[in-house]
Amino acid sequence: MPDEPRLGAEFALSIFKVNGQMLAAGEQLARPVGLTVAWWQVLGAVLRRPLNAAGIAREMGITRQAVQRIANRLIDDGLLEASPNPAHKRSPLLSPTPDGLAAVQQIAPQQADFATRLVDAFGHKRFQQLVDDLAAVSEVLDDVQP
Amino acid sequence: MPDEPRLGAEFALSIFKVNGQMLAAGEQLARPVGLTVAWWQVLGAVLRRPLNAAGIAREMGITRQAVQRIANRLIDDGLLEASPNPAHKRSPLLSPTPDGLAAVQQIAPQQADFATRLVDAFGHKRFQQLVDDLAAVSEVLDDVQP
DNA sequence: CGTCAGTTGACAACATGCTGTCGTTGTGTC
DNA sequence: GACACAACGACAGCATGTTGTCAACTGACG
Repeated sequence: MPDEPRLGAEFALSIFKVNGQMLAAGEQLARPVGLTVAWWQVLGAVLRRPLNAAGIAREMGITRQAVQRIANRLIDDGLLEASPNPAHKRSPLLSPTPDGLAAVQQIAPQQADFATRLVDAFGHKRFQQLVDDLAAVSEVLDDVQP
Repeated sequence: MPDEPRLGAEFALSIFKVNGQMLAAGEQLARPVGLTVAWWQVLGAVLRRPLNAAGIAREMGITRQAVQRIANRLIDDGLLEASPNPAHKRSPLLSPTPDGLAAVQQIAPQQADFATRLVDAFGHKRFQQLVDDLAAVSEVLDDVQP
């Protein structure tokens, strides 16, 4: 018996559930340093090199407007810094301030601890396989969209 | 080398991405019949038997207020029907109207088609394994929360 | 029968995402 | 160099989720 529809629905519900659990875990990690998950992600995107808002959005896979609002908020709160962008007069390059950097770095040990406990509890090899399969299904989804 | 933190972050990003893709796919399926993904999920929760708003929320794993607002909207739109709840004077039992039922049933063929294409493209056995692993990681997450 | 804790829906405030529209700024082409 | 088009940020409106507070209802316990 095929039963692909049931399997597909089960997959969707599993993804929604795990997504919620990972978001909740992220909140727990980010809250102590005064960040939300979204703020953390935006700050994390500019750790290696400055980006403008649209660039952060591309990296995060969400719209630039969503990033824009968070970035403006982070600048107001002194966690993100805007420096002139030689390539675009109205689109400043964003980078963390010392405060922003400190916040992200404060999370790292807890994140590492959580990840280690999760991966070890699940089994390192099996977890790696799961991550690979998720990446693969994501690619398939790009082609199979209804 | 362990590198669990990197693997954990990769997992989180994969989950977020696939979650977004599945939501987008759901939108595509639900839009033609005038539903959103959230409406579809609420209607789907009361297909088998009537529930009050708090019961739907428990089943969906979100807060009852979120369900409440959607349910009120669905009642206004004539897709959901409130019948007196013998067990609670102010908490009516909700069930789909004929219109609501029709909308959900109209989605089913497209959903089945999409699921079949997704599962077949990924490999039935491998997909089943992925769904099982997601359920397992979800259980692990319940214990490992930071 | 009265009290009290838990459940439920209503309402409000907020965070995060989306879309659409606008004016400004870069860029490639003729 | 001029012009059409793409990219970018600002702004507005909407959907969905959260939390917190409140009043009404239920049920159990004394």
